[in-house]
Amino acid sequence: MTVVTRFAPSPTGLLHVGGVRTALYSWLYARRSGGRFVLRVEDTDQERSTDEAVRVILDGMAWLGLDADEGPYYQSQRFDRYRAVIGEMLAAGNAYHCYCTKEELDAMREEQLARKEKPRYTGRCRERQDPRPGVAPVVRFRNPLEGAVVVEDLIHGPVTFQNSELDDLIIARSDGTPTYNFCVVVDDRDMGITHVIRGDDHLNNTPRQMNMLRALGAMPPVYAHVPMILGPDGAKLSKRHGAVSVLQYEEEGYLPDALLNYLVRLGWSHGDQEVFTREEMIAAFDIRDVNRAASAFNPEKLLWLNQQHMMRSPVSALVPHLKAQLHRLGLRCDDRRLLEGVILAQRERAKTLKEMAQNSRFFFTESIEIDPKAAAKHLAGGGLEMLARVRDGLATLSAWDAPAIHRVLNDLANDLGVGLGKVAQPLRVAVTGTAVSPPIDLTLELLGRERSLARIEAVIAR
RNA sequence: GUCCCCGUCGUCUAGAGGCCCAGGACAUCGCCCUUUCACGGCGGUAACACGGGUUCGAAUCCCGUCGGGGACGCCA
Repeated sequence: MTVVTRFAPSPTGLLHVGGVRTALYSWLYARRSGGRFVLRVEDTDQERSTDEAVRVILDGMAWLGLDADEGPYYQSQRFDRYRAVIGEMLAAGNAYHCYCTKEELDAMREEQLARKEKPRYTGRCRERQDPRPGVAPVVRFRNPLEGAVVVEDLIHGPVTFQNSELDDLIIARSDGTPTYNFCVVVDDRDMGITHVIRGDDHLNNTPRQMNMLRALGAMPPVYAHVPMILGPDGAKLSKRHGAVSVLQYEEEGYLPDALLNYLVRLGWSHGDQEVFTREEMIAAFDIRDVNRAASAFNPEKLLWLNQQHMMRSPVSALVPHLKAQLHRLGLRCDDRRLLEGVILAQRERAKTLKEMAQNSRFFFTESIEIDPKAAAKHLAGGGLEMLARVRDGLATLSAWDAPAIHRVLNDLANDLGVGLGKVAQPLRVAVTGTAVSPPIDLTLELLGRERSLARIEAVIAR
């Protein structure tokens, strides 16, 4: 049997890391088993669904590279199908019209709550034969009264629900539109979904969905309910933490593979391995190994992983990312050799591509500013004199490359009987404007002879 | 309130009765490397929620307590 998984977000909010992780797990499971991955947009609530949210989801999935084999399907375009199935269920007696008004339902709920009972529909229209004039009815599913439903969850193991705990849920509103739990059931069956991997919060919906599937004569799929993701403080994920659109991670300079790597390890592990390529994830992932407990989002580890991925990535793959980040800073560069050189020099000193771009400004602009603190520390008290000697030495160089530059600086330090730092720091401040940069010989090489010497002169002359 | 889920270092996790006075990773602290900053290397601090069982032996099995979360909608 071919495995078919799906990711079924509702476009009512942002695509955040929690959603991304369930999408990732579904995607991995399909890829791992050579199955298909379906994308389905659950937009039955016309009130709250927006085109903007749909776009964010699609863009986010594209950025992450979680490609779907089918879809996106839109539930809003399948209303005819839902209506037809509701008709079938009504005809078969698996569903019935309910004429209770919202007011009556609310009153019922309050009474039950007051009696400290679980609020649920009493089923009073279950056997009703005649319509109630003036009330547009909803359609309810006739849930079995007795027995139990056992969800054989891949992550949680068997979970038992008594049918007596379940009530007759509404599958069609009084305006005729179908509701979530019902659409999921019809779609999962129509689309041949074999494995439903979704958030923990849906575990309670599962027995109802299984009952409906069975009423429809279908075999329920296999379920796997993954735990939710908490904020860094252990509280529910909110705007304050990572409940932002995944696209924001792109802006912040994260690599999609790093985010995916972080998320796959949240609630899952494979020996002591921390860094995974996409291929390694696919090869090692098994939904059965996913943890049952919720886990907290840790931005610091994400940062670390991002750097690990930057350091392991082919340099050429990073070029477009760096260019994009430079563009955000109002800088542009099309010199591929320079860009690659900067990446090579900077990636072990930056956690994100954004940080890399910020730290590399001086490579891409002529208007460098000298940091006053760095100047005070390295250009005062003999710093300028040292700089003049450095300039004299460098000016004689015919071949402008790191080894040659290093030789000049090294010889100077030896002649003067000082550490290399004494020579390098004033120079570093002069050409980069700060006290921190990649190795000075490399920095000078990348900057080029003209620019390096000009910056040194400018500092001496100021 | 009722039902369901969950509970190992600050965080992510390993652990499926003896290999565990609990291993790895991030963070943190110290040392080393070093022209700055990093990267890297070495080492340290740090956890089985609690209480009862079962067993020769429990982080691992059972029961309870406490704590956290979810569901209970003509939302998804």
